[in-house]
Amino acid sequence: MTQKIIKPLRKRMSLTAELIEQLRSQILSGELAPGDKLPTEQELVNSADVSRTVVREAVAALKADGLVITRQGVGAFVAENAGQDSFRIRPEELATLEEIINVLELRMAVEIEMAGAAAQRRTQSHIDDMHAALETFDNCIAEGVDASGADFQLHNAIAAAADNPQFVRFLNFLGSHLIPPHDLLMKYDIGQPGTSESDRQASLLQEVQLEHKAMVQAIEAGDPQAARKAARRHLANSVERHRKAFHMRQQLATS
Amino acid sequence: MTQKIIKPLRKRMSLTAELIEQLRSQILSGELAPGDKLPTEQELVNSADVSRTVVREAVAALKADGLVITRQGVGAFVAENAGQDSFRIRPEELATLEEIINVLELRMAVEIEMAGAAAQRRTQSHIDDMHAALETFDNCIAEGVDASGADFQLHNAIAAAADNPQFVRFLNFLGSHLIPPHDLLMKYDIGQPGTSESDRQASLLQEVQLEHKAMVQAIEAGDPQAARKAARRHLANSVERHRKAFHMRQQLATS
DNA sequence: GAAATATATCTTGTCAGATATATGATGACA
DNA sequence: TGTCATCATATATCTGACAAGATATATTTC
Repeated sequence: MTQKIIKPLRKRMSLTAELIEQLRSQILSGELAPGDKLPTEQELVNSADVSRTVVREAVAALKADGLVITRQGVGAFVAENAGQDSFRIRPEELATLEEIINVLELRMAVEIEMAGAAAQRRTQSHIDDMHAALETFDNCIAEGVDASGADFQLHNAIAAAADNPQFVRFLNFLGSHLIPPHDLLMKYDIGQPGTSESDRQASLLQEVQLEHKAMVQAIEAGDPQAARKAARRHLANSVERHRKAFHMRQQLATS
Repeated sequence: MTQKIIKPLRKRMSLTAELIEQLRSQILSGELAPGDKLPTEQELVNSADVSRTVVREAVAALKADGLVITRQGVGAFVAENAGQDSFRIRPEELATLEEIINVLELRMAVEIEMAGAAAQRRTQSHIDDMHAALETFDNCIAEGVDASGADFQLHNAIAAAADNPQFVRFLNFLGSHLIPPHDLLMKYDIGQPGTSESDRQASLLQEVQLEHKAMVQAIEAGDPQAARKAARRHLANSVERHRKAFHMRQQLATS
């Protein structure tokens, strides 16, 4: 079962990608400050020992990223607000647990405030949706099937009640970069009914569901402060689950 | 004073930029769905009537944007999570007050949580920085000069204490898209000493400073809950100032 | 006939050389 | 001194070619 782990095998990036990476890091590190002139295409061709095509594609990519601007006949320059044009998280920036938790804190901040806003703006229709999601979650626990769908459903109902599309957009963005801890925890536990592992998992879900109900109750009552408090507790536990999942994954990778 | 406004004057974009624009809109509109294969370079060359250089640079830009991926010998494809790779706010999305407030709420969420984190993680050095910023702010009020620099200084000290670079990155990103209300309010009021306007402005700054001191006090005391509460009050007022500034700008624009 | 192998062909990746165009500096000239 | 033509330089674009990966097709081999 100790399957041979293939070595890192950093598959050779394309020349263009390599050049992009070099230039980007020089810009982000401040080695090339905003306003500085990049080497001319010819100089880059010589120093990187690649063709002009590669250089031009790399510069075009950085230009699309908003990191540099070019002026015909003059040269290429580091943009004044380099990198502030868009907020992005690169997968390679999520290598350590600390980095992941930093992003989770960001998500937590927004989710908490979203719960508060939902408490102030929810309509009856939103509340109905939340209750439906809670019920689905309950059923999933009882039947021992994956409940992440119901979790998502509840999340969406709250997001809709908050009535701020920027919240939704940002959380969707973050969500696409974070591995939901459910995926890791549930995959290995569900499907073994009767085992103590499965029982433990069920009770954990029960706990999660209690957190959910506290949130919905506060939102329904129109109490933003209580909603934020409930959301904070729920999310703090979620971070904890992420932490465990990360360690689990590390163990699997090194065993 | 009604300076002649120059007409749009659509400066001719580069061929590459035009091609990027076309492809991007086709992707974002869903005309080219995730997983779809883009036309081959040769087809693009023919249909757009440009050289392969232009096509390759355009594709390289989209690749950098995370909208497409290419596989040598196979083709270029629309990325699965096209557009979810980065979070960006286009200036044209901040036209109405409602849209601005949505973004401000996002910022508020992060700033509040950042204040809470700062209360948990601050060191003496951070506290010293905050006090220095407060003092500078006091001096600015006394001398009647622009205090936005001191405001920024305090903000940075808190951000540093929170010890989460993602907070800083995200707030910097948002900050570059939002016009600080100080700029609008102070510009027109400062510099007219003795007037009632100036007096009112000074008392407003005094109020702001009181909010600042409450935040720093809570952070210094290591009380996250109090820090968040103080930050919330401060930021809620800040949103209010934004609201006023927006109306002021609208008035100026239509007068 | 089926499987393994070789080939053809299509696509992207890279290279080299050339022309076109925008910009800034230089120097002639009034 | 100020204006303008000229020139050098750098990016923008075009063209043609070859390399390398991927896939379909033909060929060989058993």
